[in-house]
Amino acid sequence: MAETPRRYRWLIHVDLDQFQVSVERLRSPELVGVPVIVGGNGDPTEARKVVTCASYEARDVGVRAGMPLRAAYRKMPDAVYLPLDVPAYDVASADVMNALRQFGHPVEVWGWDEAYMGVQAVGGMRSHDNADAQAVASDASADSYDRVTIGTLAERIRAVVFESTGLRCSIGVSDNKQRAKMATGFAKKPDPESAALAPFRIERVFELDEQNWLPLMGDRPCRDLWSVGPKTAAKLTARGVDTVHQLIATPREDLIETFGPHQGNWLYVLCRGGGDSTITPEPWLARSHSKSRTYPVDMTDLDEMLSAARELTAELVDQVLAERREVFRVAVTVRTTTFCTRTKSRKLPAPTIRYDDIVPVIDGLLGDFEIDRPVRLLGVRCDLVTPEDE
DNA sequence: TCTGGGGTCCTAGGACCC
DNA sequence: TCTGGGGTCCTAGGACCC
Repeated sequence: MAETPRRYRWLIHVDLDQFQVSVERLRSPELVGVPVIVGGNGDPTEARKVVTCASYEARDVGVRAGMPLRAAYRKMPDAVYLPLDVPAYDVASADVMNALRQFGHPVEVWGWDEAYMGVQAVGGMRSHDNADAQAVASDASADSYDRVTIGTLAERIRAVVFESTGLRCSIGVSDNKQRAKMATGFAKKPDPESAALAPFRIERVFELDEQNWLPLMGDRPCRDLWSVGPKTAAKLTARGVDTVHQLIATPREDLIETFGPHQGNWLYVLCRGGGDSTITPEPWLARSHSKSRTYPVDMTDLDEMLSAARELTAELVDQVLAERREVFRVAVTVRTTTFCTRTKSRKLPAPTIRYDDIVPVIDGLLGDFEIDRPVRLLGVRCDLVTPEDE
């Protein structure tokens, strides 16, 4: 039933600029040009809430996504603070994705504000595979693009997205998703060095390829590679590997020894500019859903925690029910004031979507914790049956 | 100013079975 | 009865991303 993902010569990464802020400005044009910070309930004095999106004016003074709202407020007391409006972002995001799909190339959605477009399918074309051949024939990506025309396409994508939604985006182009995503970074922050090595000069569009990869990335820290996080970067640094150049100079066997076969090989490919070139256009089927909450006041009473967990469970069951999915495993997460975070999970005797089947298991899991400190966060997760599981 | 919420994927170890 | 090895299921936890 699920199509096999297809590989593409060109991967175009579309990344909306300051997404939530831009959506707010569409309906409140007076916010254009003034610093805007979206997060929590829009009350910047509220504890335990963080910035979801800061406008560029706010970023200029150091406000970042993920920063506590109160910290942002100290830096920028006169910014406009707005609450999250999830339904509005859902609608705006869907509009953007529809605009992208009008180009006739397959689109893979990555969250609210990002998507990849695959252009010019390569390989995997087997003449005896009728369905495959048809997919290509009806796909505009059967066209051939070069470095110049792909830039023009990217420019048109930006224009069409803006005309149909009023939202600005930046675009990275490469031959795989990871490198295209990194190219978007250069599109958003042009500098003389990258401009000199740009294959074309188009506003907020950049291409990374085998020509400019090393000159632009070689001296950068490994952390700048997509999927290299703080832990992996620290592990590399501990072994004397700080830059992409140094990572390239590290033998594959050494990487496998340190990081295991999977991540070791992945790092070997990634630092050379390699990555994943496939696009899966079908809508994503979630493997799990979860609800978690950090409470304004810590909890110490088990009964209080039980009723809080049941509340989360009820919300979650509603969501899973609305999507007509089934749950095969549930999990409970507890985070204490010391930020110690633990999860316990249990497979259900049989897949279900009944609240009454799930709640006793949630209660049991929560009861299994040895809670010795006040609890700041509770979370409930449902793992969902997917068609592959039958 | 103490550190949100929603996800995915991988690995490791124990239990159990053949 | 003892021993070894392989496969699979289950849970815990780590790491990363937006």
